[in-house]
This record gives sequence, C-alpha cells and structure tokens, in this order.
Amino acid sequence: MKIGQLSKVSGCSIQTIRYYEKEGLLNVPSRSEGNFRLYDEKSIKELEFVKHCRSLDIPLSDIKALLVLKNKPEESCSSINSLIANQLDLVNKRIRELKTLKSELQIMKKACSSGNTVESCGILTSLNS
Amino acid sequence: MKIGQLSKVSGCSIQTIRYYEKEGLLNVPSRSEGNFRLYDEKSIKELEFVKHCRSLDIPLSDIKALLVLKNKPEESCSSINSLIANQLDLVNKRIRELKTLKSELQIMKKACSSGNTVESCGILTSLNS
DNA sequence: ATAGACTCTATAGTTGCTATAGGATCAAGC
DNA sequence: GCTTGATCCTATAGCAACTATAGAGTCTAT
Repeated sequence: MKIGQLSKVSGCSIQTIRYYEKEGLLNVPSRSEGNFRLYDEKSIKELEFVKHCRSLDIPLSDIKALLVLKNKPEESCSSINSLIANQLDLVNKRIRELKTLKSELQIMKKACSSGNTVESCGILTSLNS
Repeated sequence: MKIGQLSKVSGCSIQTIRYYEKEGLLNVPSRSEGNFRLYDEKSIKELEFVKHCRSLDIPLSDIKALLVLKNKPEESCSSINSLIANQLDLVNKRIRELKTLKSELQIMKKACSSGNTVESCGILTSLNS
C-alpha cells in the first residue's frame, strides 16, 4: 500500500509518517518504480506501536530507545520499566501543577462579576498582585 | 538597573526578558550611553504581570490582549472574563487527558515485574496491542 | 592597559508536528 | 496520444516559548 492508504488506516497524517521515518522511528519502506513508498502489514504494526507510545506522551527519543530494546529480547527490561516509571512521574507532576493552576483560575473567574469595567475587574486586580 | 539585575529580582532569564520585549509584552526600556537597557520599578511590575500570567499558562498572545485591555479602563471586562474561562477549560481538559494517561501508565508499570527479560516484558506486550 | 564581568544583536536549536512550494507519477477518460 | 486530477516526492518554513551560542562592544577595577 502507498502512504495515503497507510495514513487512512493508521489515522496518522502523511507528513507525520514521513517525519517518523526521517527520525528513525519506522523502518525505511521499499519504493515503487516511481519512487513511491510501499508499506505492508508489518509497517502498520510499527506505526501503531509509535502511535500508542505517543498517546502516552512518551517522547520520540524514548520511543527510539524502546525500539532498540525490542530488538534485544534477551536483555533485562528494567530500563523499559524505569522509562515508564519516569513518564508516570512526569504525568503526576504535571497533574499537580495543573490542579494548582485550576484553583487559581477558578478564584479569578469568581473575582470578575461580568458587567464590570476593565478598571474595576477583579481578574486584572489579582493578576497585578 | 540593568538587565542582569532585573533578571535577578524577577527570576526571569536575561534572554527571556529580551524575548518578551521583542514580542511587545514589555515597554521598550530606555538605554544607557553604552546602549544597555535601563529598567526601573515600573519595569519590574510589568515583568511580574507577564510572569504571573505565564505561571497560569496564559499564552503570550493572550497576555498581549490583556495588556491592551489594561489601557482601556472604561471598557467592559467581559473579554478578560472569557479569556480566563477559556484558559480554565483548557486546563480542565488537559487534567482529564493526563488522568487517562496516568491510569494506563500505572497499569503498564504493574505489568512489568522487573527482572524479566525484554522478550517477556509486560510493558512491551501492552504497547504492542 | 588589561582582565573579567557584563551587555549587545543576530542567529540557530529545541519538540513534534503541520503547511507550503514546486515538481514528478499514475490511472482514467476522451 | 493527451490531458486532467489525484496522489506522491523532496525540501523548506512555520508554530510556541523559550534557550543557547557566536562574535562583538562596554564598563569597572587593578
């Protein structure tokens, strides 16, 4: 299949697929006589692996590391484990940050009784402090 | 005071201060004879306003809009209100997304009983599906 | 006079894409 | 055989919000 087809079945844009290839996250596909990329079932699996990792916000560099590990089946998986643990820490940290943000934004929202002028807006007042 | 001093009292890096100036978020400061930027107390206030907005993840373009509104004290503050409400929506959405992420990552973490080989790693297995 | 601390501008790099320009290829219809 | 439109190709630029670097000028102290 050609790239447009792979894009449809995977839900990744054509540019993104080419970008992943350039970044070394996908095996280099074969080419047709007219220099079009040709993909097969295995390519779909590869792309879906990357997509799944990305849906977990795993950075491309880490996905690359995972792909290397996938090809060393006999090694210890402790680095995979710590990679995921790390990712979890990041997510937890970000959730905590966003919750702090949320409560401050909520307070600000309440401070503005719409219909005010800018001059007396409680939001601007709180942003100034 | 010069930019290094402002950087220290504000906690913003020198490059960030210059960047904010270039983006029109800070008033253009006066210059010394040797072409160094010179700041005063008002500059600190301005920078702190921007910093506070940024700590709420408000994008620079929105901060710019807020600055314009600050100079029209007699206008209605409803656009400030909706800007903040919008920001709150975004934060809430992101929190929900991250919570989904978090639970999937937790499941994956459990799936790996460290000491496994890469081949039998529960994490890789779940990433493949 | 010179060393070192600070500042200046301009430019490139970061991340993970998305969008565009300017072309080549291919299948279908006339 | 020729054209049209859909698809593909590469290379490059743009996004957000910075950070980092190069290469130069300025200021202060000795």
